[in-house]
Amino acid sequence: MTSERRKAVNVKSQNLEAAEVDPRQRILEAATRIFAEKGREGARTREIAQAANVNLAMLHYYFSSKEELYVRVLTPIFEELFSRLKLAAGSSAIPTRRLEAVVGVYFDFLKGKPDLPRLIMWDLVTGAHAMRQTFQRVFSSDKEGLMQLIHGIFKEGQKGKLPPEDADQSVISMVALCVFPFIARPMLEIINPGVIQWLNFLARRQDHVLDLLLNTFADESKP
Amino acid sequence: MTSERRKAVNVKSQNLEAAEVDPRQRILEAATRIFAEKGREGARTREIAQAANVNLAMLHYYFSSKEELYVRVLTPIFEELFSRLKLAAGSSAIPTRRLEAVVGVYFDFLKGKPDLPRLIMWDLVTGAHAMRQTFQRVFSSDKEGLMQLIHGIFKEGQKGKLPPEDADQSVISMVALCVFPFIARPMLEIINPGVIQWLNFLARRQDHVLDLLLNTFADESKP
DNA sequence: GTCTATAGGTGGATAGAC
DNA sequence: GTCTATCCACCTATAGAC
Repeated sequence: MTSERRKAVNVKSQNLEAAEVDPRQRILEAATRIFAEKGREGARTREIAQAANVNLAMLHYYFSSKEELYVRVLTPIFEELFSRLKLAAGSSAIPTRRLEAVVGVYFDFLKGKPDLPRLIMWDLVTGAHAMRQTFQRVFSSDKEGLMQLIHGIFKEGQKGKLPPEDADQSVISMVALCVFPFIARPMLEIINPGVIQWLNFLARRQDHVLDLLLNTFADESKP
Repeated sequence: MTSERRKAVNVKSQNLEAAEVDPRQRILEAATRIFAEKGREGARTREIAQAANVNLAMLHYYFSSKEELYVRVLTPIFEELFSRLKLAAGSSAIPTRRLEAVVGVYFDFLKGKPDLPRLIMWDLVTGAHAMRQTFQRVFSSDKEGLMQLIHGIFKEGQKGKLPPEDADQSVISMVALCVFPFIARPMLEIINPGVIQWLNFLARRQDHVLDLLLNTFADESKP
């Protein structure tokens, strides 16, 4: 095949199904799935290549190393999560609504990207490098930090009911309550068979989390 | 060295420091540490052997495979945790006190065994096999299951304030709130520098978790 | 029981033709 | 850009002397 004929084929292939988009993208998608399943070390570059319908040499043509591939998978996901959280936490609504929005972002985002919870957990268990990196970038380019915004929701919502120090702890509790069901799903399926209807369970869970957190809000801050 | 002389040495060595207890024990301790740090796949048998002050062949003399070693590290820890939880949850005290006791077991146990949180997470991320196995053993040998006991704390404590279905969700929230800070410690150190004084932070955290959960209890159930 | 040496296999990465 | 074939490091597990 000449170089010119190949170019023509590549242009046409932009419009085909997922298995035929450009190799770089296919590799990223396969890697996301397999890194989520098996972690950075457990994932095999050969398996990723096969799932992406390229050979091992092609994978290394697009990504110099397994490590680079891993970073290119993780960082954009975290960046999008952080950016959505910031939008939800930074609105001008009352604290109750802002908390609803933030909890909603967590649940929707984790629901919509089935690989993300496991990617988060793998990153956590191997030192949280991707999170740290993304967070530092977000912080340095942005003085009105995400953390301050979320913190502010609780400080304002709990004013008069709980001392300001409790806002720190509440932020952690919120993250714990939102993220835990996703990362601990196998454990939940052991201790609670009802979890089997997953989306159903998540809807009830989201309500429960919100109720639990709003319990700590002062009555004045409630609509 | 004759067989008899060696026996004498071994008996004496029972009273020496950790580096000189019997090799089997040394291997288990080193494996616990290294499995916690690097996971089942990331851990290297050579490194475990070296940390236990034995060579690779000795490790395989005592444990037929890396997999067996992993199971022998994990299951006793989970069994002890479950047994302590059962003691705390199965007392005849009022629900508030039982909840205090259960939360206390989680925090004390996770504090006292620094490797446990990471072992839990590694087990979770690789399918929760050790948890599943231990849980099934606990359940089959024991009709008054641990889960029913913990569930009962919330059902009884929240009676008249929340519908019984909420007890399911509350159990999950409790586990999330207790376990999350330990497994997400690297993340917490990113978003909250105050976590650096770890034990200090945990004490405040334990109070906060208890307060948050007791918020859902009916007034009648409080002392 | 304890050691050295090595088998046997698989991993990430690359060379080099096309 | 894409492929096949291969390098070489390193892993678990074992053979076999002592």
